[in-house]
Amino acid sequence: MKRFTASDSLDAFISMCQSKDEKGLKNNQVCSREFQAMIDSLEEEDYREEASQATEKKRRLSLNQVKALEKNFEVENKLEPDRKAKLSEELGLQPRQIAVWFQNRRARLKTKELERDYGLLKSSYDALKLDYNNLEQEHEALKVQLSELKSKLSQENEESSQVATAEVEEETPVSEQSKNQSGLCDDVNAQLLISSPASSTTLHFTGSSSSSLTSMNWVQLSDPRTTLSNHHHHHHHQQSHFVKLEEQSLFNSDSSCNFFSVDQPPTLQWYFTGQ
DNA sequence: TTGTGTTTTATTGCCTCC
DNA sequence: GGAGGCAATAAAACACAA
Repeated sequence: MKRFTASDSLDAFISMCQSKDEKGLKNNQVCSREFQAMIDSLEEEDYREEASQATEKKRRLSLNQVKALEKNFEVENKLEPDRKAKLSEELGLQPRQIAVWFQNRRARLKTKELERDYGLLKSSYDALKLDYNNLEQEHEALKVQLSELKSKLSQENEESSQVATAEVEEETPVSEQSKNQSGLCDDVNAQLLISSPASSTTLHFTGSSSSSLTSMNWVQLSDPRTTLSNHHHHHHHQQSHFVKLEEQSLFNSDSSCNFFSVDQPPTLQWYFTGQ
């Protein structure tokens, strides 16, 4: 640990001799005379107390001294002993003062850099937050749009089922056309590909409304990227996700037939299950 | 002039390196 | 163990509004 000795106090005293207007070695000589006079007077008890009070005073460095120190700091912000001694001599300051000045200057630089980094991080954070808020708004708008479409679809379904019921009541027994249509639906073993523009996920549908099948059908959800990469490594393993769909809700004769009907738009009931 | 906030100089205590 | 660096802090010097 560094302790300050009597010589350090003298150093401090010497540096005190410099006022703001004093400069360089010339001033140092003036100080030396003053210092000698003060030393002489220190022998007197009255001055001793005054001197001890005086040593507590701080003096700011002159503008020229600060300029020279700044210039040196720009070159290298660490101080080797040689440079310290040289600066001390040139500026008429104690080596300890030079060291302290560099130390404090490094601390100021660090604070400044921290403030700058904080500013950069903050602006980056603000930009990111703005981006997030915009996305959130977009998300909300899409949700509203989706619920509107859902309600529109369910309304249309309701209307079409009412029409179908009316037709059935009108034409009993079942007409040839409807028989054929029903048969077609029974035989369907179609594969449907529905691609979402937003995501590259493809939905493969392999369905059958045949009564010989079990009560479940499967909807295969696969991501082409996943599939592609898996083809390389695990050719035999299907990495797609299978979603079980209850036949009752999806592939009763009405809805599955509507799905493939040219006249009517698909109900997409399966799409909204679980929402 | 004075109260108050900021800047600068200096000290202290701890840590690391040689 | 001494030298030097750093963080935290004290205290003087300075700036400035009221």
